[in-house]
Amino acid sequence: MPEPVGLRTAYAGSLNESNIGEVVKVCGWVNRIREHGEHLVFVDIRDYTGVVQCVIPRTENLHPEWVVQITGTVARRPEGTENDQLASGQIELHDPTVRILAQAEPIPFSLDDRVELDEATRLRYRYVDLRRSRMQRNLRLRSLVNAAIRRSMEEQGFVEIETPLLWTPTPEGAREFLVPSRTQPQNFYVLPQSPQIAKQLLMVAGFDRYYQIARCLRDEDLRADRQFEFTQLDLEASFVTQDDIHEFISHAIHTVVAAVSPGTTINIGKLTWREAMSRYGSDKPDRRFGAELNDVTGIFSNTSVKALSAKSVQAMVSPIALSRARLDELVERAKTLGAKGLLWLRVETTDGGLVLNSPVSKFLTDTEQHQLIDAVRANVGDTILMVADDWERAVAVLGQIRLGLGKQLASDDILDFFWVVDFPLFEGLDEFGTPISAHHPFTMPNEEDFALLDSDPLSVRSQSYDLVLNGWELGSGSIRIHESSIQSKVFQVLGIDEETARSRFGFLLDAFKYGAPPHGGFAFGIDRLSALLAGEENIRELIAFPKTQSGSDLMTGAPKQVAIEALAQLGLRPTAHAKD
RNA sequence: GGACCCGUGGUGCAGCUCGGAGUGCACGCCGGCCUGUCAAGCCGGAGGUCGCGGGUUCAAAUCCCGUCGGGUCCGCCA
Repeated sequence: MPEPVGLRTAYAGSLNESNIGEVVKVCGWVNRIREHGEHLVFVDIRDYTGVVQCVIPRTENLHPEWVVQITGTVARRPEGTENDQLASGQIELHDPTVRILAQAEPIPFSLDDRVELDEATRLRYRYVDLRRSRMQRNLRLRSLVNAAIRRSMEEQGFVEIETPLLWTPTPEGAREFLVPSRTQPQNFYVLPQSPQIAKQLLMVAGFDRYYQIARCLRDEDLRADRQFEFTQLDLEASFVTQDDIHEFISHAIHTVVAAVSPGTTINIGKLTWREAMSRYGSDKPDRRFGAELNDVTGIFSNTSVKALSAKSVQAMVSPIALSRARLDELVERAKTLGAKGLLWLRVETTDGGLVLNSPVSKFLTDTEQHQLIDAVRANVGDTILMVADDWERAVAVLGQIRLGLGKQLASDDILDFFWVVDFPLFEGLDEFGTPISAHHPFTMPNEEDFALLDSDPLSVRSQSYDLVLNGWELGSGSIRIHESSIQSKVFQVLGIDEETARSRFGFLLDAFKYGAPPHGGFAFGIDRLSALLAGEENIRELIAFPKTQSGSDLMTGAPKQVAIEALAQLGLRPTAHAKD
């Protein structure tokens, strides 16, 4: 804690037996008042470091949350009245002089962390909510994360460079926030969804190792782990391989973890995308619990069960016991996720060994049943869940089911970081049969797969990679294309003709003509990383002034209508669409 | 665009199935008592358009429809 200056000579939480006898000035908020009559009143003064108890021998006119300066003598508490729960619990302030710095109305809710509050109320009075120790802890932890990241980047020779918030529209990817130009009516800037292109230009400029703790803005629907604006560690480096990028990030992650949870050891593993999908049905699997998927397609290649006649059959053992009602819910959930259904089979025992009890079991041969039990290593009492579809859908749906069932088993004490590598370059076809970029169109294909760009583009792997922590995608990156011949080829596969490419990314393509080094980079979300390190399930708990799911700021009332004149100045006018 | 959950004094909840006077619990607030508490204790008091609108009914917090706000998720997030 910093050296006390100004109106204070000590912080409340810093005082202990070593200060006995000193006259100190503490400043803060009245946390709690315990009145025992005219001659004995306890007042707890709170600052961000903690609380200290003051003994006030006469009734001062004080109320909770008033802001005060207390001048008093640090004294040992009478024997038997110490409070071991408090850092300052062995001492108290005597003979205080109370100076009221600000009065306060009763606050709208308790600051006690034990009370779960409605989030809308918290957000409306966010400045009060932020006084709670949970929020103080979270935002201060986030500050430590930022500091550790900067330290790591500087140690590794990265240079911090700011890039514009007023950027140019790039029609691919996330929806962008538009900013109308006053000086050039009818024209727009956008707020960047990431500094992607800017940082590549910095590589052309020879900065070699760039980083930025960058705000990114995306006008997409909000979730527990998504806000309109979020913060990333954004970095890019030249003359490096994928492994080098992983090392840079690994250094940063280790520095952060050492800063916020000293003593915790972490190991950043690696999975291929195909392995992640086939074992967990997700490209950001939560590996803190088992229940892996099993490919049982072969067992049912000659099945008479129509629901199992599919390109792929995936099976898993439920990690928890399931009631019949719960199974019915799961079947519905599988359907909403796009599967035709979900088969469940209970493993039971008879004289002859293990049997399956299920609506479909009588249509399964003994061989199929036993092979299935063996394949998923099921025991008596287990429930086997199966989805049959094409491979992508089967693993994805069962992966979602797996996550829903296993999440409650995942321990908060584990930090399971790992890389997912070898993503496909394209993630499918659009309605015209043209491949869609999985990452962005500047992602370098895996050199071994160049030949497949024409013949089988969907199986081309890319040099892109994600970093995953406890089932959350922390971030992603790639080695970029820096040769125009490869870039042209990828644009061609993506169906982006030369004219379109020029109009969208002309300045980048131009820049690359003037000597572009091989380069690649990464970005990870600091909101998400901090949330997971804080044990929070929601990034709003790590953001001082977040928006609601519908994009409102309940404290300020934003977004708001503006005067017609303000619109006119921007060359805009309201349409019938606008609300009153 | 869609699914589900929530909305009751300042706060957190119960009441809602099975309609019968806004009834209850805890915290906070105001007043009184109280010389060792620390979520102090005891006594008393104030405080409510049951989110809003409509419908059913003799009667609606409760049942029905709509709507608004908050949350979780699907779509979306190169």
